[in-house]
Amino acid sequence: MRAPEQTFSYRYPHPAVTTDVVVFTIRDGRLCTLLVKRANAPYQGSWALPGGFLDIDEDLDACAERELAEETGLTDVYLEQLFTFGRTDRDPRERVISVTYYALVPQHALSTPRAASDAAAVGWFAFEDLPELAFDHAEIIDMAHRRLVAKLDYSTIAFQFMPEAFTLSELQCVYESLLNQPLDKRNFRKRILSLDLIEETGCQRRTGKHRPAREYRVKHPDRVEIIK
Amino acid sequence: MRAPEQTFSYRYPHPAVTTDVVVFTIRDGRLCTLLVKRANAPYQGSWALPGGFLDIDEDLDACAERELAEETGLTDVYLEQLFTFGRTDRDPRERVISVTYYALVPQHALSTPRAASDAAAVGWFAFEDLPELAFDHAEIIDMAHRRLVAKLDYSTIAFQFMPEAFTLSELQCVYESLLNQPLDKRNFRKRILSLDLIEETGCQRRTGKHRPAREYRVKHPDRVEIIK
DNA sequence: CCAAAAGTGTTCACCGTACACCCATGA
DNA sequence: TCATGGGTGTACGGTGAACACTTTTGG
Repeated sequence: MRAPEQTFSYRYPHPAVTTDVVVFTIRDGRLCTLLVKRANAPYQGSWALPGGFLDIDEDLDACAERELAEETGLTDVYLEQLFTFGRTDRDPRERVISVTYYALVPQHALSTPRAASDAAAVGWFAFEDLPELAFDHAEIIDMAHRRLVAKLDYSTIAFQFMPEAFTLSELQCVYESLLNQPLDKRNFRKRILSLDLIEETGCQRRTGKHRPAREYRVKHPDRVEIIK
Repeated sequence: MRAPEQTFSYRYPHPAVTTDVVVFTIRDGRLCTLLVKRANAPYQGSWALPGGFLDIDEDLDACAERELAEETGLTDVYLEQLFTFGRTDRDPRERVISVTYYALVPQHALSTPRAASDAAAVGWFAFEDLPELAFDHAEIIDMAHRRLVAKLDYSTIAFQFMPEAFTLSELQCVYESLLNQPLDKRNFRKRILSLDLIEETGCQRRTGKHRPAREYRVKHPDRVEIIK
């Protein structure tokens, strides 16, 4: 622990730097975002993105991962830098530059995230029904959403939402949630299979009183992001 | 001016924040980047991206614009945030987070950029033949280039390289420089005109001993970036 | 045998690509 | 008249979109 009276001096004023993370998942066919309830001022009691101040000897990505783990318990997520927000008045305490990230986690990766450290509570919120948010976090989520939808077109980012084994119907449901429109089943399957990225596991999924679905897995989990 | 002995103290260490800008243009059918020769340590005498420290009450975009104007004389350029680089060892002086931008300027916008402030010299360098660069600036330029080429596919960003009036051959030359491959003239013209973004000025361009070319202009300069 | 979701092919329109010749000008 | 870059149309193949019925299971 650092002695509370210690200070750090500079010849020129330095802004504070934080990372904030927009975590997306799909729950029950709805795009959801992970928010934490702020335990401290400012915006005490408001919902906000998980995130916090950069340690002076810590890489930006590491900071995002650490804050996410500390505040929500999430680890090993797909993480990508989004944008850096720096409006001079975005934090009432001091000048704060926020390097933002978005993360994608598989369905049901963490049904009940745990609150910790600066967070009084943690919860998933449907993207279509977000509460009032602290700081400029609504703007950040909006940009993350637009980036996510844009990347659906020219990347295979949607696979990041899938657990290890999944059915084509589940994958289609993810696409439909993100695009907010129904897709044709035959065309969807043809397109996905033509990517040659997934293979049958050989298992079947029995859910309900109907025909079981084939299970698929990603062929090369390390190379999922490559395909344009 | 700030009194030289004044200091600014914080309870936690704060990183410094800079902006750096990758300026692209097309000169003689070659993609070029604007670099400044560093007048001060570290990397004194090395070529580097124009950029510098963020003022504490200055927006990030404004900082990029200011540094660009101060060090190179360039103003009113197309500017877009690229990525934020923050490796802990990227600057030997102190921890520095660099919010990077890329800028596109029309051909011949500034034949002879002027050096000023921290820059001992300024010059255009062919992208294919860059000198050794300070800090992690080679990595930044590389990312800017990849972003630029990627955006050619799904945006009309290339128009940012054009002066107010231009010919289709000039525009094609820009695309060919960026893609580093020749394009079919008829297909190119068909594609560009079908965007319905440009119109004939009515003037002609006479260069050399051959048929004059029609001049075009962008119909709605404010809306160029919209088309997907 | 009924309800519910899984699974499967073909047709058509459009778009990107390939490709070769005439035109206008200055020297 | 010749050299130089400007300007033009068509044919083909591949890809994305529309579209309906059969299969398998549990109850």
